Parts: sequence; C-alpha cells; structure tokens
Amino acid sequence: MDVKTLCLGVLTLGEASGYEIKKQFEEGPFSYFYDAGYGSIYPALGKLLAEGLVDCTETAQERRPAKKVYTITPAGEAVFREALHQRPARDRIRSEYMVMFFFAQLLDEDHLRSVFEEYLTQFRRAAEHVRGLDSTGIPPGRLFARGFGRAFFEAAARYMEENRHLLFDGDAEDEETPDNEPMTGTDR
Amino acid sequence: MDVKTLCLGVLTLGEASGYEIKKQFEEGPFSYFYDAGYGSIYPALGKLLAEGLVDCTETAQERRPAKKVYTITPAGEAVFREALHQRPARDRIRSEYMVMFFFAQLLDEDHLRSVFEEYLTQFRRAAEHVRGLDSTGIPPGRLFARGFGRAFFEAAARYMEENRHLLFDGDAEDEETPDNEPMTGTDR
DNA sequence: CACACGTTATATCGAATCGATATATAGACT
DNA sequence: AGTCTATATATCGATTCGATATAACGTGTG
Repeated sequence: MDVKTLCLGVLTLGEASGYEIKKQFEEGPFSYFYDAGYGSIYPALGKLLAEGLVDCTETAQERRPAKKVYTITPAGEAVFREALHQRPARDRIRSEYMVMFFFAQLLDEDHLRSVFEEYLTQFRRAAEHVRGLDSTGIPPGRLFARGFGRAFFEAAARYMEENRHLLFDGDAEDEETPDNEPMTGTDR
Repeated sequence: MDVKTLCLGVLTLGEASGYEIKKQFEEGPFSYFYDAGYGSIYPALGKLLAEGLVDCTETAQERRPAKKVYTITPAGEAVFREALHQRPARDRIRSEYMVMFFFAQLLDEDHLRSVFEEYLTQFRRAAEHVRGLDSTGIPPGRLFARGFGRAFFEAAARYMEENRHLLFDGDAEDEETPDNEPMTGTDR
C-alpha cells in the first residue's frame, strides 16, 4: 500500500488539496499510523489524476496561486476498496528517540534528559489531544483506530514516567509513589 | 540518523555480518523501534568500510560463500557517539493494519476478521517473547527500550481485546471470560 | 513601520530506502 | 525426490524522504 493508495483513502473522507492531505497525515485522523511528505503526495496526486482515479478542480484565488482541490472518482473508490483487501504489510516503525534511550550510556546526561522530556511531552500532549476529541457520529473503524492511538500514547507516557529511573538513577524523585509495586512482574 | 549510523550502533554490541545485522532489526533488540532491509544494509556497510568506520574480516567457509564479518573501528565509535547527540527526528510509523481498521466499513467481514486476528496474535506473541527474555546484566538503556516495547505490545493486545466490539458488533462472544471484571472502564 | 516569523499552498530533486529478486549451499521435513 | 526453511551476499528499479524554492498574507514586536 503506497502513498497513492493512502491519498485515495484520505479523499474518501472528502475533497482536499495536497496541502490538506499532508495535514491529515500530520495532525489529523491518520497521524496515529501513517505519514507522508509533499515529495510523495504531489507526485501521487499527479499519477492518480492521469489514471482517472481523482478529479481536480482548480479554484483560482485572487492574489494567490490556484488551489487545486482533488475529489475521488467512482473508479478511484473501487481501486481503493480493492487495495484494502490486499494482505497488509507488517508495521514499519522508526524511532530515533528509542535509539538514543537504547544507547543511553553513550550520551551526555543533559542531552538524554532533554530528549527524554521532549518525548514524554509529545506523548502526553498527543494523549490529551485525542481525549479532547468529539466521538459522536464517527464510524466505528475510525473510533477504533483513534482509541488505539490513545491507548498507545497513554501507555507510552505511563511507561516513561514509571521507568525513568532506568535512565536517570541518581534522581530519587518520588512524584506520587503509586500504590503498586515498583515492578509489575507477571501481570494478567 | 540513517541506516549507516544504525549499522554502527549494532556493531557497537559486537561484530556481525550483514545478515546478522538484518536479524537484529527483525527479531533482535532493535526490532521494537527500527527496521532496515538488505538493500539498505549492504550498501551502508560498503560505505562504512570505505570511510574506515568499520573493518571487515572475510571468514572463508568450506563449501559456503565467504562470510564477511564487520567490526566497528574507534573512528566508527566516535562518529556514532556524535550522531547520537543530534536532535532526534520525530517517529515514523506506518501501519497498514490500522489503515484497514480505519476503513473497516469498506472491508469484507472475513478479511477484516483475519487481519484482526493476525495483528492481535502478533502483539500477543511479541509480548510473550519479551517477557521470556533474561534481563540480568543488560545495560539500563537497553532494558528501558525493551520494556517500552513490551509495554506497547501489551497495551496494543489489551486494547484490541477490549475494543473488538467496535469492529465486530454482532459477535457477542466471551472467549474466556477472565477473572477480572468484564469491562475495565477507566483504568487507573 | 519595517522586519521577522508563521501559515497557506504548490512543486521539485538528489539522496536514501524499500521490496523483490537472483544466486548458492545445507539440513529438515513430506 | 521434492519442497521448505535457514544461512549468506548482493543488486536494481521504484518509491519515498527531506530539504529547499517560490510566493502571498497575517501577526506580533522592537
């Protein structure tokens, strides 16, 4: 499943420009599990247009360059539906933050600390953001994906809070000293 | 941080062939947060060798093609340490499974169900695998990364078990009815 | 008020990466 | 005998990344 296919998917939710598609990958409902840059999106839209899978309406603006709004065609919808029935490739993740934690012993404490705080803040903010979303009238599949994102963000933030001592052992900060044992052992 | 840098990182843990490096990304300690294919690894090792950041010992085997074992040089270690102090890029994730759940309404129930079970099984197995690892003598950074992976796998499996009704509402199957309450509600 | 900065918006391009494939041997299973 | 899996290196076209260029407008600030 390539960026072309994903653009079709975004367009099934409604018309959009290349810029708006990018935003959906960055901040929108796809941000929990997909990403793509302009260098992939614009060529993809060009190819989709050439194949008749999308239409393009050039909205001429007064003092701006024309905004190109793309709409999916029935043919595009069919192609997308078919693509969804392929076997999914396995997940691809790439976290440089984790690489740094893994090699924590090679890092300056200052750097490690700032990277850690930044990452934790990211997860907290993301979790908070999802929590604030309105869920009324959202199709169940989208709710499932969103909830998965939330579960991940919260689990990540929680893990980082509870295990920071592994990276910064000289800290000795108690914060809340929760009711459960330090190590969860074999839960479940 | 590119594949070249990550290969250096793998080699700080000990000598390895290109094949073995791939395995470390696939099943080893890096599998929780990084991935790379042969098409990236072999060229990367070639460049690292040309730059003097790794050495290569060709272990001739009897009836096999020569196995090339790479070792990191002091220069390589220095370069790697420096790379670790760059600002990390933000995480890149790409999950076709999640794309399918997001568009669940467009999928055949059979397909959705098999994709769902496969994904859940992946997480269960991965969590179980991490749980079975020996933690004695592992540097804290590596433990932190491993624990993060475990936390993610467990949270993912748990979320899928508890929210499958969002994708399959007609089911009403209890599976095992575990010892804890049916719905966890607001955990914590 | 000028100037820097952020946002909207399209687009390109070289470098990096992906994914599939080719080659070859050995062992294990059918 | 034939198939499958694992070890092991390597390439190659297609895809994707990441940085950059262009341009207009709004916003905040010294």
